Formats: sequence, C-alpha cells, structure tokens
Amino acid sequence: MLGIGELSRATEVKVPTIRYYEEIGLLPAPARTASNRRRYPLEAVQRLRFIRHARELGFDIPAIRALLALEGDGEPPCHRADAIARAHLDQIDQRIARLTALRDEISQMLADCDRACDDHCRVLEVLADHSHCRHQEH
Amino acid sequence: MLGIGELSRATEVKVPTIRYYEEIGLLPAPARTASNRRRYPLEAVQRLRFIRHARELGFDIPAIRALLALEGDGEPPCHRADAIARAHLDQIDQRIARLTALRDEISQMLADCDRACDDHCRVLEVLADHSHCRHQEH
DNA sequence: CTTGATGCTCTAGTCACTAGAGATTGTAGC
DNA sequence: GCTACAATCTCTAGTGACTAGAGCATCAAG
Repeated sequence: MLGIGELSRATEVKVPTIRYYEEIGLLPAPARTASNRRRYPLEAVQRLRFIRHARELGFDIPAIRALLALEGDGEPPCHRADAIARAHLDQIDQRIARLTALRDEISQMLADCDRACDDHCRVLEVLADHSHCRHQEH
Repeated sequence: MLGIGELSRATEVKVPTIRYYEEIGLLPAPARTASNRRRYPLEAVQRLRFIRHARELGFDIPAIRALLALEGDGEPPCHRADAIARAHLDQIDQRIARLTALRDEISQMLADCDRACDDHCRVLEVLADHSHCRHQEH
C-alpha cells in the first residue's frame, strides 16, 4: 500500500493532480486510514502510469476514460482501442500540418523583414493584413 | 463609424470576443451612443484584424500586447518585433518536434497492434508502460 | 517532545474565450 | 403608431486540465 506522495513519486504525477483525477472519477477513490489519508493499492501505480502516458501522448480525458473502460470488459478491446488511437493520430497530423504552415509563414515574414527593415516593418505589416500571407484558414 | 456587429463581420471576430478584448485592454474602449452602444472608428478594423491574425499564428495575448505597444512608440519597431516573432518561431519548432515524436510513437503502436492483435492488445499495453516506447521526456 | 514533512479540504486562479440570462434599443413592415 | 424581431447591453458562470494557496491535522525522526 502507498501514500499519495509515494504514488506521486512512483508515477511522476503530482499530488494535486492525483486528487483531481480522483475527483473527476478517472482514478477510483482509494481506501483511507483511520486518520483519513489515502492508501493506494499497488495497481494504482499501473493505472496512473497509463493515464499519465496517455496524457503525454495528447489524449484528452474523455478519450482516456474510453480507453480505461475497455480494460476488463471481457471483449477483446483491440479494435476499439485502435479506433481511438487512430482518430487521435489524425488529429495530431492535422495539428502538425497547421503548425508547419504557421512556421513557414512566420519564417517568411522574418526573412522579408530582414530585407525591408530599413524602410518599414514587415512583421507588423504582415500581422496586420491577412492577405499578405500564404496560410489559409485558421 | 461601426457598430460592434459590423466590426465583428468586418474582422471575423465574434462579438463577445470583441467585448472580451476590450475588457482586458487589448482593444481601447470606444465611444458610446446616447443609448450606450459601442461606436468604433474605422481604425478599429485594422487593429482587430492585427490581433486576430496574430492569434491565428499562435501568439498569446501578452505577446500581442507587446507587438501592439511597438506601434507608434516613435522608435523603429522592427528589431523588437523581430525578436518576439523569432522567439515564437522557436516555440513552434519545438511543438512540431514534440508532435512529430508523438505521431511516430502512436503510429508505431498501431502498427505493433496490427501484428499482435490476436494475442493481446498492444495499444493498451504500450499506454500502460512507458518503457515500451521510444519517446523520451514529457 | 518538538520539528518539519506530509497529508487533508476548500476556494480561487489560469488562458482565451464561450454560453446564457434578462433587459433594453434599433429598425422594418404594416 | 404598433408590432416583430434583430442587435445590443451587462452580468454571471462554464470550459479543460490542472495549479496555487490558505489553514488545519497528522506522521516519522531525532
């Protein structure tokens, strides 16, 4: 059995975050000692590591809830876990594409600025007028 | 002069967002009509477009505040604007690198899952154990 | 037996909005 | 002038995923 601080060190999840996960029902409320302190079984380490790792991978909490629900429901969970992860992958690809477009635009803006700096500031100008740039849609 | 709705349509910034920008001092409080409605001068369109575009590029509000402060302070603003944009570019590069690493990991996880699905679910396993994966650090 | 670390609950703050209530005002058609 | 109804006003509260802090109780070590 572990105290919340030990669990925190074992999983690298901060103590208030553990309590927060309990509050939103992501982590089951553990037993308490006579003095009202949380005592976690060893399995809590696994579950919390799972949550932490999924969060690091950018899964949001509803998605993690769905993944956790797949464990121990009898059916082979692979297909549904796969679908959740695949949807997440699509989102990440979109975010990378968007960020790459922004990167190019800002980098272009800075290059323009180097050439035009003496005259007038390109950075402010480009930011002021959307039509100066190559990126489309939010 | 424009009403808030017209300003909203001209800039594609939603009405409550315009009021929010006023509240946090990003957009100066405009004159009011006798019946207390906001009347914006035409310059507000420029300023709000600037803000919107910078937000789309991922600048946060303190950064935008800094950029706006550069306008009209007499000094050639290029160098400071350049520094702000350049720092921002670094951040974007880091975000792209992180997302790309996550993408690769999830994609690898899914590929493993395809091969091992009949035995046991790789997706859940990889998520449960950080050591299964290639990505390092948060 | 005291000290300092750890734990508890509770409230409020973060960021950049978004949503909604409930009231008033402006505009168009009749 | 009357009636809809769209636009606007202020105000409060909610979002996601925590984080920070107050103020108290309890535990382990010296």
